Amino acid sequence: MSCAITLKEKGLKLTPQRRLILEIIHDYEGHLTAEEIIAYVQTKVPGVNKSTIYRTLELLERLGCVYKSEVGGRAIYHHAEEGHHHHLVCRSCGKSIDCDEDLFAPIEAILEKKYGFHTNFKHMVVTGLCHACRQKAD
Amino acid sequence: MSCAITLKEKGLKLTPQRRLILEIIHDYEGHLTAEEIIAYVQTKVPGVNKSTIYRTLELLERLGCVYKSEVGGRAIYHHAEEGHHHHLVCRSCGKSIDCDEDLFAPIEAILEKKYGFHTNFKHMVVTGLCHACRQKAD
DNA sequence: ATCGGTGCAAATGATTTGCATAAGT
DNA sequence: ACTTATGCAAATCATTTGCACCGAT
Repeated sequence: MSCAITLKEKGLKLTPQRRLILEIIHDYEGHLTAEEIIAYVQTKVPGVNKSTIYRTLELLERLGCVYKSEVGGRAIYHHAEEGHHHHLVCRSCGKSIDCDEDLFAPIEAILEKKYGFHTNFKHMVVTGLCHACRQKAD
Repeated sequence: MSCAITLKEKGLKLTPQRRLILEIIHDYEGHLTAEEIIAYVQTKVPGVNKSTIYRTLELLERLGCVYKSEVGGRAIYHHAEEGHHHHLVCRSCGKSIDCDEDLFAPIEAILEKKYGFHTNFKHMVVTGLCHACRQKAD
């Protein structure tokens, strides 16, 4: 993991706790809430404290190792690897569909050109209704 | 205001508190945090309680009179009138630029066609850097 | 010896909820 | 009378912070 190197460079330590948190985020294809990460870490190494996890998540975000987004007032985390994508989350069944990372590229360009506003849409979380739930809803 | 009618239809009351809250959101061009709404209401009618305001905001959202979004874990509110737009919020100076309401329409279409996912982007809040702050940042 | 990291408990801060009272129909 | 609204205070709940101790360099 490149994050391990990044940590060393800054004189920071790759402790077992940090490794575990990195692993989870790294391995998980979707996005995770802090709560889910906490729960998972606890099952693996029961002693780990919430504060440590929050602090680690904040650190990893600052280092650019993970992306933090927010849905419904909660923070969610996602690894910052290549091959990115966005998430379409169905507000009815909760299912998450991955979608193309270039989806918002045209919008970024327009915002830049027309409004002089610089942004990049990474790991967006879009809520809506998936096909199946749309049918049911009639 | 059409909201007043909507309230009546449902057997709900247009109390002074509610009128005040509606007025603020209606008159304000940008988006407001709950905190800002509370502060403003308090200056006008000091007795009004936070809970009332939160409850009213929730009600108005449910009725479709206001839109609720979120930025940085905080809820923000915006009236649901015609002539909509999105907000480009600079994370450096905090300035908010309005932008074209059709901006995300192509994306909606793509999501629908390609992923069978139904959504509509209303009153999006996009964070990034405005032109001025971008220059400063070098 | 020093600095970074952790656990613990307490603090924060926005939002919510239960309950008793008040007001509108 | 009946239902909706409000104020108040207490409860929640995710996240943050202060502090003392631990461990690696």
